[in-house]
Amino acid sequence: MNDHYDFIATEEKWQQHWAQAEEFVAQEDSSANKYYVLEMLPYPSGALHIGHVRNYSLGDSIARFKRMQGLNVLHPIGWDAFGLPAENAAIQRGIPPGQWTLENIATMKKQCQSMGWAYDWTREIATCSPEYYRWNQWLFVRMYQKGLVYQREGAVNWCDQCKTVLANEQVIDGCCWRDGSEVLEKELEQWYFRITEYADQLLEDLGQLEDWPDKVHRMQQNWIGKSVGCAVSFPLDEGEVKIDIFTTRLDTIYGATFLVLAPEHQLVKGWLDDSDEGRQMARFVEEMRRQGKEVRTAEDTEKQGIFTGRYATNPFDGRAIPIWIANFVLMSYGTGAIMAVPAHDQRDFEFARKYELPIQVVIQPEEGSLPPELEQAFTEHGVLANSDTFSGLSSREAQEKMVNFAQSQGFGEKSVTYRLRDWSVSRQRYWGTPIPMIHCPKCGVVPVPEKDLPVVLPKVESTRMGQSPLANLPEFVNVSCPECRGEAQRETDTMDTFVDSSWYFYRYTSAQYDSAPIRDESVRYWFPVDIYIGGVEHAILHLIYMRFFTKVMRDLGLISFDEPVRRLFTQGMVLKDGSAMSKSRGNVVSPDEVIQEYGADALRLFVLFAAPPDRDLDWSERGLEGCFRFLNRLWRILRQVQGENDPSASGSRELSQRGRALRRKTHQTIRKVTQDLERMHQNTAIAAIMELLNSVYEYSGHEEQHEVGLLKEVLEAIALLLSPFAPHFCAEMWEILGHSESITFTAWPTNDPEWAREEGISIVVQVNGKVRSRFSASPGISKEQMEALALEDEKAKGFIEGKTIRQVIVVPDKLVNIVVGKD
RNA sequence: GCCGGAGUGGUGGAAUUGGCAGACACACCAUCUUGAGGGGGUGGCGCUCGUGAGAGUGUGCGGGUUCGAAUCCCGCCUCCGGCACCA
Repeated sequence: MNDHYDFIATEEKWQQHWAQAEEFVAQEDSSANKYYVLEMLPYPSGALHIGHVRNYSLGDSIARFKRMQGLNVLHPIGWDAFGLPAENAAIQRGIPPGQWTLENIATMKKQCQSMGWAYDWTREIATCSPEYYRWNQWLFVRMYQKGLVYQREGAVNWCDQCKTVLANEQVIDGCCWRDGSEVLEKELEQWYFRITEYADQLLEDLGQLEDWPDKVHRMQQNWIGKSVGCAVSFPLDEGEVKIDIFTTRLDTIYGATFLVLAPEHQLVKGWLDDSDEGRQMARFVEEMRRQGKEVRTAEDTEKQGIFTGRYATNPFDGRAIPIWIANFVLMSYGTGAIMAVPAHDQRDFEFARKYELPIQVVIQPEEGSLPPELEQAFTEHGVLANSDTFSGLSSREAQEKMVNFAQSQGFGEKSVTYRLRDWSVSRQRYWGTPIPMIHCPKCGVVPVPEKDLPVVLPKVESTRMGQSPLANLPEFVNVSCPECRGEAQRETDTMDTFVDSSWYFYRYTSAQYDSAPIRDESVRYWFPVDIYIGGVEHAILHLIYMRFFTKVMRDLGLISFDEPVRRLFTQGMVLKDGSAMSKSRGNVVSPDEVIQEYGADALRLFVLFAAPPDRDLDWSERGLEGCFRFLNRLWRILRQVQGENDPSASGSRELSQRGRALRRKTHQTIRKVTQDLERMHQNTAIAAIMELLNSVYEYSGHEEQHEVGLLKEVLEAIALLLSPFAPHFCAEMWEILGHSESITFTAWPTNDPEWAREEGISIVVQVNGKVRSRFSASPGISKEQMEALALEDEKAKGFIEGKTIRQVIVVPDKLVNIVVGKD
């Protein structure tokens, strides 16, 4: 008899078995209910880290669980294979990015297999393959034709480390999301996706996402940043020109004592002439530009401005007010121009004080009135004053009436502004999807015809930093215009890799389909994704892009629903010694080494057991050992039971007292593990199985004559319940217990409510809310009986004696609380 | 500034609905097994007082609601996250 569990041989054995039997290959089957488990696809950086292990072990536990429950499970994986690290590695090591990427994929695929994750490898995708990115290009062209893609010159986020442009979502606290270096502002011509067109839908449809964490809802709401107000035009004194502003406080417009433009405002450019004022303004604008976005937008940055020498008219009262330029007005929000109401806006107030501009109170609080000399702006709603016919109205009423008035007079209307900006998608880098556009001197921008897709990324000798290598390949760049056949040039920018990951989960449903990005029936069958698991760091990157793409694909007629993911689960990070694992900190744990020493099952158990999945997890070698010991403990009892013969092997015999208790515990555990898996509490599910094993040991330690039939029954339940977490071990265990069919498709155990119910329950006796005693009773005991038994209880009596019983609270099957007076 | 989350033993964490606080595990202690190491078995383990039975106390702090609060309400403290000169 083999006393030691040989995890190395066992894990290899079952991994081979699973691969050969193709147990995880999913087939569409209209007679079966489907379940689509998705995890965020990894970037092939070189090796799996423990964060991946946690993410994919979580998903795997659900995939295996659902499969055993009889659902037709789709559990795919792929590689987010384009991106900058491949280029950097290529430069450092002198190997092509493609080679580096494919080698990494091979390594990491092996690691995935050695973890025993139940993936359908027939659907594997790599976004860097032409068969995949061809459809990026196809979608890009379709979006262009629908007016959802456009090219514009303007201020962009530039990362000088990465030598490329970044989308707003990729700038975190003014720094690059990838390398943390400071992001600069540059003027460049760029391709954009019109995500702002979908701002309202992206906000509205959050309502459909009931099973997404509130946190992600709020993050997306904040990011979209909808704000409702009005647009008002202020005519300039000179000429026909008007300045459009956006305000959420139209009720304060009689207090507007000046206008402020952003230094980058279009009008300002025309004013920077050779006059003294013009030159002064030019100097100021230049200075503000040099200040940089980070400094400019910091709240404590000193407000700086300059008078333009020009005036505009407040359309409500006809008064002329001066126009200023100042650093605190941003071109990237609203119209890049504001009406300044110093009495009722703190920023305007500070600015007015500094430059001695008038402060005009037009809102008084509901009760009392503001002092004549304000110390700070009064920013609350209130009652209007000094506002012509609107005086005396509440802010709310006034806003309604004033916008109607503005509308009737034609100088204003209701308006909505979003913080969300269009998604900048072109990148000045090599290792990405070529943008399928051609620049023709005659025809302008012409998309590559569908029949010519994919535009294959050509091989290059080197991808030296600071250059767009595609621009140096004449054979790539020079093409004939698809429309006029004249000489033309290809676009040399590539797409943001977030485009690749915005729709990959659709591709899994028909990964080899080659006449469209997706096959209709397959998407119909598998969608929506039932659960999507990944890190919360993607809450406003990938998770907003993916929702946007779904809506675009719907509007292109490819799919017919609004949201792709029913339930989102965001798992916590894996920390070591209190901080995130990173190469620079040198606290990285390698899954390979752990697998070598403890096996994949112990590792899987540990990452699922040590913390609730949605919280951060602290890596602990000791904790890992504990999980390893648990498996060995289970192995020993399994071997022991195998070696025993039941002297009275027959199911008809009555179980002993302890035997009944063990079977009861088993049914309770089945119930608990099932519930805990549904609610993503893998940690307590595993704890419950550990408890059950403890009960088995307790039973076998006490009972001289083991009911071997019962023990086998319990061990079978453990094998099934534990198999989503430790699949190799359980597959082996299942075989040892005499089953020839695979545990993968064995039905998930169900609990018998009769058995799951407690036989004798313990009733707590409280006196004044404090636990004083307990007695046992059978479930369903009447309230009267409970009360009587509690009052008879010897220990309780000691606390009641000599006191008046005021009240007795009885909670059926649980407790009796006797409330007594002081004496 | 706005919005949100968290705070429970020496440690990670349990406690689906207001009803036995500390499940499960780690660490530690005792003890058995072993030549030793390792491994394993059994028992103990919030804090204070007590030889003991037991008593008191206890879920960041201060109040409140309730027969009963880790859980609900109000006010604070600390840490973490999102947005932020956003008009």
